[in-house]
Amino acid sequence: MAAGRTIRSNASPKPMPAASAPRSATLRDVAREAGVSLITASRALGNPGLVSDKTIARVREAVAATGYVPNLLAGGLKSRRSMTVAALVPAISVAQFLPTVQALTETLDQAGYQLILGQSGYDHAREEKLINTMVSRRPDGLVVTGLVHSPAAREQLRRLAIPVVETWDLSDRPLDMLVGFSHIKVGGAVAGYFLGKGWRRLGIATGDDHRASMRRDGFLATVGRAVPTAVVPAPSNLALGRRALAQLLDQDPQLEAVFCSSDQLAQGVMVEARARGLRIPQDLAVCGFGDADFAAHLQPSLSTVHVDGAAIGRLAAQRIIARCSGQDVAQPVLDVGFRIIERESTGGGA
Amino acid sequence: MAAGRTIRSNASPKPMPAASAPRSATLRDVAREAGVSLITASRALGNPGLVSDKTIARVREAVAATGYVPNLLAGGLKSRRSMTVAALVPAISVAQFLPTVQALTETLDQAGYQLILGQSGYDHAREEKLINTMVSRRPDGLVVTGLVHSPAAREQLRRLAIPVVETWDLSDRPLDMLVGFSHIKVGGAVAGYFLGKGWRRLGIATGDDHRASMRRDGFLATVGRAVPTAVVPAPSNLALGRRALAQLLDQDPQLEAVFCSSDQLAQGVMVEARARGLRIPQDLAVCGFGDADFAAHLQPSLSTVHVDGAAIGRLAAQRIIARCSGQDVAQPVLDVGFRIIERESTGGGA
DNA sequence: CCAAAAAATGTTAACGTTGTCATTCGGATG
DNA sequence: CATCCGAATGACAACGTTAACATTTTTTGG
Repeated sequence: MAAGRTIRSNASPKPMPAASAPRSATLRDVAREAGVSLITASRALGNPGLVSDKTIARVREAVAATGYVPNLLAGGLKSRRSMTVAALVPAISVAQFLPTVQALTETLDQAGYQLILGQSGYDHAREEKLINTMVSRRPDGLVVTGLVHSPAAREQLRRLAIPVVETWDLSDRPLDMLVGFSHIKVGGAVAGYFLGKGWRRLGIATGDDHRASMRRDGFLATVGRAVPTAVVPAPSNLALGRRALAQLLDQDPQLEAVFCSSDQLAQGVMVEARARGLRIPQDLAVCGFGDADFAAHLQPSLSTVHVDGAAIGRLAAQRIIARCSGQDVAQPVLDVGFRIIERESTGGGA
Repeated sequence: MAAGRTIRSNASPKPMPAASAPRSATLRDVAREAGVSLITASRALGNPGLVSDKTIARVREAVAATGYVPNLLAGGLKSRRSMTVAALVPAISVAQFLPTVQALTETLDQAGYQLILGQSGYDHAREEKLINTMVSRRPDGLVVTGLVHSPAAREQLRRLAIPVVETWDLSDRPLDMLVGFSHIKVGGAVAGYFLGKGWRRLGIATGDDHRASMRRDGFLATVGRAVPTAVVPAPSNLALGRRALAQLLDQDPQLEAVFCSSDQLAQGVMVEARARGLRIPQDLAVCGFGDADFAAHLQPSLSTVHVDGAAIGRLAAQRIIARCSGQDVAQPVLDVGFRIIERESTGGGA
């Protein structure tokens, strides 16, 4: 019969690539080339222990001859293992999380997993939607920055029963596994450090994200009273730091010490201080958060709170990998802690 | 009706996920729940134009009731569109490429694509292997940082016939599409700028990667003779910049101006210069590359070469998306150019 | 040298979705 | 009222791979 095929007229000068596309080689082609069955070819590549060396060699040759590239979509569909791990970060451009992402990528890569990165922004609604998008690619595990707050997302993840690691925060009731530290304790420790130095006129410059707010809360709890505060929209940066100090000095011109929610913010505070003729640390002490690589090299060098972001990534990846291999994770919740690095900006040595 | 809902007993404190795992809902479950055929459910979600509004509503309800999450592995396998784009960057932690990655992610996300990021390092062999790994996930497009040099990889990508965009470089013979600029011209422009300022005792601090070397070559070609050079391993950073200036001053203590292959390196050079009592720009002028966000805020502010990394990412993504939608790309090769930003470190105004 | 065990290979049936073609249905047309 | 048409829906067969079970071949031990 005359097929009702819609024939798209080929008037355009550029011939459509689809027409000539010689369907790329499949495992069936490899098997035929090697003179073995489909499944033997599959095993030769994915489970060589079950196949004789001679056959493996023949299959390898056939792979080279045909230019075969495995199709992980098909493999993942059948085996229910996509060899993929999803990670959610607020934003890729936030330098603070880069070591974590880097370590995640590397550790997972060594185990044959591919990291799939998603930007959740600092918005919970978006996070929920993003988790859905990610899950539809059937990752074997999920790493989130911060805690999963949305009850719907928590429930969905629990039902899916894939390993989840929450990071960069601490909780009594983690969703599954957790690698992080207490932001409240960070705030408290810095406040204690400032007070120990004899400073009483304190200030805070902070991004408006959840974790920075926790650090502020911890700070205030230890100080025991309200202090001048400048809140800037996350993600914070140098320019916002300059403006933040201006705001703080409006509130207290005699300010002695400022705790900033990022090193970028702290650098901005220092730049603004210098522009106003304030000496650091004599007139104003500054402490950042994150220990960015430039912090030690600023002049004066910047005191800050060091968190081992790479360790967080590495440990999170290891936990996912362990779970995927069917192992039990001995310590599902891990506090990696933090430490205050005293440098010149708070009167420390060089 | 008595729905066959699996009710998970909550008796055991730690319910083992594997045993009880009630296979997550598939489209078949949704179809049954909605009282329509499998394929109608599929269309209701993926091609609503073909389905009546009433049916769409019923399917939507069924999705909510069953907690259905589509399986993009299965969908991608059959439809040959994974809704995925792979991007290769030397390293995620290189700040220079962050705006590009950010823009790629966002532009692709808006079109429903997910970016899959791979770290190629600065090693060609690794790049070739990585391309293979990436391709096995059947991305609908590929964005690479720099040019694809390996002939094997070029051949493979050509055979696969997926849209490829090479970025951050320029070539007469691109693999497919390209969005970038000429590093040789950058080097030449900075050299011309230095010479125009009357400086004759020039130096170069550069990472040992391919693109930085091109900038050096362009610089030398314009200068017309060899100049003191410090080569540091990529990726460069502040600490390496300090060491680089030390090396350069060993070669020429009278050095007047230095071109650095990154702003991080330039910051290191400035820090080291100050530590040695050299004034910038009176004793030593410094120009970086990349226009990192801190460059304008350093004191003195850092002159640098600005490249619109976000535009590169956005344009690359648009090209991939266009090709995936079957459109022709009018301008497959695009030079986004660059510009020198004169600031205080080369004697410019604030 | 034979039975039993182990190693190697093969057959079949999914995995969950979408492309292709076929069918049904309601309404507009003459 | 028969006819045709488009809109809506459905049946079936793939996509490329691996799990589960089956069979053949080789090795081992008595």
